Amino acid sequence: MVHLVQVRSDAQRNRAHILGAARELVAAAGVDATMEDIARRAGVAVGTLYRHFPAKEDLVAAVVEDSIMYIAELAERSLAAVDGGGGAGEQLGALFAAVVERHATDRALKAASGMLKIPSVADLALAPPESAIARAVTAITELLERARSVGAVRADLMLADLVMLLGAAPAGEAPPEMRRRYVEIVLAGLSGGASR
Amino acid sequence: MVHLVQVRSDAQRNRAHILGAARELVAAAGVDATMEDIARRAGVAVGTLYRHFPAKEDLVAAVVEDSIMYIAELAERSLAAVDGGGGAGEQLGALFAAVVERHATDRALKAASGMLKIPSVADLALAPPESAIARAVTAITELLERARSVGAVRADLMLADLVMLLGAAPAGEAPPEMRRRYVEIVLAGLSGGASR
DNA sequence: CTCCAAGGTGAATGTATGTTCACTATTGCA
DNA sequence: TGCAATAGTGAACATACATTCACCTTGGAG
Repeated sequence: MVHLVQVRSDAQRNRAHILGAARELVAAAGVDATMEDIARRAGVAVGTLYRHFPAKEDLVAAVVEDSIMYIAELAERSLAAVDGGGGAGEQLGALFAAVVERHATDRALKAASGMLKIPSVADLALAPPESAIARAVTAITELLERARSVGAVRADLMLADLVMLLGAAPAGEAPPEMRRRYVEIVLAGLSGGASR
Repeated sequence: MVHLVQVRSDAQRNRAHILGAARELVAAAGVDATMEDIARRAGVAVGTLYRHFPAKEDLVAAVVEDSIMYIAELAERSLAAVDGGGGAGEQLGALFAAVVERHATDRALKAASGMLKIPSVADLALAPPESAIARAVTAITELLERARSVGAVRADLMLADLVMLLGAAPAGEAPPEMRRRYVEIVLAGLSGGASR
């Protein structure tokens, strides 16, 4: 019989602090946030970061997962709004705008879009259905399908297109006006006439 | 009377080699290209890079200048084509596509768009009229003006929009198909209906 | 052909940052 | 309260770069 003292309370607390600090700093500086800075802000020593995350990459991944989860929730809410009577086109547009706006304060999204490039809808079967990526992809795919079927967006619009366009959005340092223009122009390009 | 031995032939040759190597490596790796790699590829020692360029930043700037010059020439050619009877809208679209395509093999353009952000048309008076930036901005502004006056693009389209959209284009590692889609969608967004 | 200033060299330096680990501190069950 | 097992600590290590500089090389004027 093995007794597991398991998960000490201070360890849990520190883990939370680390994730909180990492979220802030990665949002602000992207992948360039340093482990020392994160540790300092979390009020722990660097070694502690490594007790919780084997490598920086893993810590960043956790933060990115969070950011994607935020997107997933937005997307699911948009989808619900469509069921509630909102136009699929409007909801997709609003979602797009919201995600681009997030780029202003969350540079983790740039890193995220780099990782999002990988999972085609096919690969999704491999990811746990509760993962942020799976949820986001599922919701956005559904929303896109609805918008397409109503003719609100070009008939050939694909998920990959949206991911690319979201990843390309002006980030951080860019003036808000620039993001506004980006959204305006790209949304115009997504709507209506399909072919060329 | 001062005699200037000035510009030894080997110095000129090496400078050229350095710029050539820097172009290749910066195109491939962007700002992350290392001075050592550039020196090796140029067949000289690191110290020599610093004899020709005070700091890495200056070397990169020289390379970026080249890349922008390429854009300037494309733009001037497009402008000439309009004078020759080509539609301003078509030419602007073709230019846009060509620049995005360049992003595939020239990561210096990403760095360039970061610098391009600065010069508003007003600041241009400060830059030498023969500089790559000045030429590019002049030609593109003119081309944009023509396209606007013909109604080929939305009436509120500005130079800053184009710079932003070019800078946002999928670069390097992205599959060609992705660049194609980007161009297609964005161009659709740039044309026609102005307001919202 | 000589000579020296312009040019080249590359080991060494400085800095920034990820990662490790021998040691100390804390938690929580018995 | 005593005692492991679990956590935390932070100096030390490893690596990757940009940049410097004391010392050679060499082009080309005289």
